[in-house]
Amino acid sequence: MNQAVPRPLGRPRSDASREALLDAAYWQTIERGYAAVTPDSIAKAAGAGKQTLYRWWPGKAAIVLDALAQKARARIDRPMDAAIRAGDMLAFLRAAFAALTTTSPALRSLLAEAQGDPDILDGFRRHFVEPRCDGLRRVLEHRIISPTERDTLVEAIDGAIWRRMLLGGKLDNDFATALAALAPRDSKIR
Amino acid sequence: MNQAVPRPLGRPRSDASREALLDAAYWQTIERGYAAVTPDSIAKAAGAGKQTLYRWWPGKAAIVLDALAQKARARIDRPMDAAIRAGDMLAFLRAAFAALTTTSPALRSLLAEAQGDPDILDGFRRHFVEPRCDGLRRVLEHRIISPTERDTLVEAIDGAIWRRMLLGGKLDNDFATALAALAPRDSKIR
DNA sequence: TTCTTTATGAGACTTGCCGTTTCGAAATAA
DNA sequence: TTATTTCGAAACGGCAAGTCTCATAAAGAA
Repeated sequence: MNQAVPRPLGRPRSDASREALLDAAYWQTIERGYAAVTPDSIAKAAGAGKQTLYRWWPGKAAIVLDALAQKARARIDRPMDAAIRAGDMLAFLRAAFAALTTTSPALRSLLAEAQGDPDILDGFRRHFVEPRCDGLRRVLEHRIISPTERDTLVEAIDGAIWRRMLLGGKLDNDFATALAALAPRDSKIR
Repeated sequence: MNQAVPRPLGRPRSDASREALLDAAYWQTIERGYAAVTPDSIAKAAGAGKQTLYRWWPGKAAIVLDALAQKARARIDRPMDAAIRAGDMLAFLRAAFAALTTTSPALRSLLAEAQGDPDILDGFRRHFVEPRCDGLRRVLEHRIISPTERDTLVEAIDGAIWRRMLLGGKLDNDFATALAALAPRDSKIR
């Protein structure tokens, strides 16, 4: 086992460039918005060549998706974990909204872009949709509710959040409270 | 009163061309998808000049929005009205899903486009979001539920629908049933 | 009729971005 | 050293959005 992978011939690919590109993609997207970011501007800011960008990613949407996903993963989100363990829907939603304040505009544009590209849409679901849905499901874990009902409720709450992001509306405490009220009370109370 | 509006000088603008452009925009969007439609292709198909298109609408997104909205309004949707009067959520959702089967892909792309243009987003809300939400609200009118709770429920159900359209998932009878189950039962039953 | 005004259809033109290709230099293994 | 591959930089090609030009058509005014 553990067969040594023969290092391919020639100059090795630069991981430093890859990370510089990711970083530039992230900050430009956050600060100037997805539309204003171009592969050219990313490469320029990263001190890299455009060809290097296209060697690592198939296109602009892919690198921005990767950049946002990486930063989203780096975010610890302790409050969210705590809320999940406590089964506290309101706390979970508040933490989720807080995490969205910086990235929400970028996510909007990215989802828009994903509408025309199944691969991007897939990555988008994995990184920005499924995690929160998992969290919602786990928050609802100990409530009196059938699995299918719970899935529907998750889709409805998550859908309401995306709806406000895309169509307008604040992700504030009032909204969190209203959504939390959709879930059935805890088993002990009922 | 009824002061005669003085007709402006020169050749009058052609309403026939305007409608031909709207029609071409609609059919091309439905048949080939938003991305494949260009102002050029619309004008060509309408037998009109591109200049005429830009005289009536500020851009591609605007004319496609107008075209879809016009056809959506033309659709009578009797089943939806009947469901509203009966307060039958399941029937309403089924009718809504049926109405979406042809336009849903176009709406996806258009919403994507609207993310970068407040005017388009506004029109989108008025024509494609508010109507269904009004319907949902009226379906829930006679149920035991506070106005704010009802608004939240409407947002959740509508959000779940948009979520499936944008992120994937079928708008089928099972989904309609699941969503209908989110609403509280009729007052008589409770 | 004749003149003036404005819109029309057709198409050339400009701009801007995405992605590809080309180039010499650099980095690595043979 | 030599062969191979990536590197950064930049030129290039393609495509679509939106603007501009031009001869012509349709209306009112003279």
